[in-house]
Amino acid sequence: MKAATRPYHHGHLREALLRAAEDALETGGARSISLRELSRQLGVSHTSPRRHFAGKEALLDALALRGFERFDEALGRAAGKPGQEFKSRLTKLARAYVGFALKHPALLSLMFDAKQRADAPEALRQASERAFGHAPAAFAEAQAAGEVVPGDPSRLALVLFSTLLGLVSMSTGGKVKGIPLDRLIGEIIDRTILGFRPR
Amino acid sequence: MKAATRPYHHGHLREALLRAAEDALETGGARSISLRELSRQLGVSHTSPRRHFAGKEALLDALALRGFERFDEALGRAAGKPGQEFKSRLTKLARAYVGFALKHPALLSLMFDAKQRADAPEALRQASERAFGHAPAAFAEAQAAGEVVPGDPSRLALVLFSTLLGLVSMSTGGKVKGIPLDRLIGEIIDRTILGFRPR
DNA sequence: ACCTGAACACCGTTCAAGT
DNA sequence: ACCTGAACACCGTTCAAGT
Repeated sequence: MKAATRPYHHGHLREALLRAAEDALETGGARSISLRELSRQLGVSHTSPRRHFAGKEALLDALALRGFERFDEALGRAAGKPGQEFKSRLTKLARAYVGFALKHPALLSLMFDAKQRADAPEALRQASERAFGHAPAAFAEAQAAGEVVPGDPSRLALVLFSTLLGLVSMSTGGKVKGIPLDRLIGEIIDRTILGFRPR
Repeated sequence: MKAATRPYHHGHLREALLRAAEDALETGGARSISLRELSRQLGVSHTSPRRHFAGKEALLDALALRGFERFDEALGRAAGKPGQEFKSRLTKLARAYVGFALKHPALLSLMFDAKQRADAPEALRQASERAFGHAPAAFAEAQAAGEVVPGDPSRLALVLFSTLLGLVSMSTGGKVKGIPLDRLIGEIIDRTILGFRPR
C-alpha cells in the first residue's frame, strides 16, 4: 500500500509531461502551463522535467512538433487516393483541417506561433511542410485531368488552405457571423474550384 | 539636477505602459512582457500599473484593443470610395492588411488570441468587427454594378480576408516558399474576382 | 542514468500606508 | 487620486548531492 506511491515514471515521464501540458494548454491557455505545476501533478520533483527538456520553451516546442505530427496524420488520412473525384478530395481535406482546428484551437495557435519564431527549430518547419503537403497531390491530379489551371500545385493548394486557415481564425466557437463553418466549407470549395477552372 | 528625476508620469502612465508593452511584445514575444520590468523601465514602483489595469491580462487586452483600433484605421484609409475600380479597391485593402500583419506580427497574434478567448471583453469583438467591416462596402458596390455574384457582401468579403489572413499565417518573414507576399496578393485578388464573377 | 532539495533571481497580486 | 514598500505565494533555472 506504500510501494504503489512510487510510479517513478520510469521511461515515460516525457510522454506524461507532454500529455499534461497539452491538457493545461487547452484548458487554460499557454500562459497557464507551469513546469512546477506539471511536476506536482505527476508526482515528481520540479527539476525532473529538465532531464527531458532543456527548458520550458523546449517543452512547448516539443508540444508544437507533436501537434504538427498529428495534424499531418489527420490530413494524410483525409487526402484520399488518385482516381477519386477532385471536389470530394478537397472537401475531405478541408473538413479534416477545420475539424482539427476546432478540436485543438490552443494547440494550433501554439503550433503556428512556434513555427513563426525567428529561432524556430528546423524540425518544426519540416513537420509543418509535411502536413501541408497532402493537398498539392490532389491539385496535381486535377491539373493532369484538365480540371484545374496549370501552375505549381502547391501554390494552388496554398490558396485553399490559407482560406480555411483564415476562416478558422476569424471564427468564434466554430461560427462566423452565426453561420457554422461546416456550411461555409462547401461554399469555399465551390469558389476555389471555380477560380481555378481553366478559362 | 535632482528634481528632473521625477517624471511621475502624471497622467500618461497608462499610455507609457502600453507603448513599452508593445515594444516588448514585438521584440521578445508575449511571454517576455512583465509588469515589474515595464515599471522598472518607466521608473515607477511595480504596483503602479495596478492603478491603470486590473492585472496583466487587462493590460494585454488593452494592447489588443488598441491594435484593433489602429488596424481599423489602416483598413479604413485603404478602403477607398464608391466609384473607384473594384479590383483597385480590393488590392489596396489587401495590401493594407498584409502590411499591418507583417509590421506587427506579434501584436496581430495577440489580437486574435485575445478575441478568441471564451471570456474576451465585448469591446474586443466589436473592434474586430469594425475593422473587418470596410471590405463589404466595396463588395456591395461591385454587386450593384453586376460585377459580383449576389449574396451577403460581408460573407463574400470574408472569403478574401480569410485567404489573406491565412496567407500571412502560413508565411515566414513575409514569404511563402520563397515568393514574397506582395507578388501573391495580385494572384489571390484575381482568383477571388474570378470566383465571384457571375457565371 | 535518473531524480532530489536547496538556493537564486525573478514573477503577479494584495494590502496597509503615505502624500 | 495616485503612488509607495513590504509581504505572499508563486515561477524557471542552476547546482551539488544522492541512488
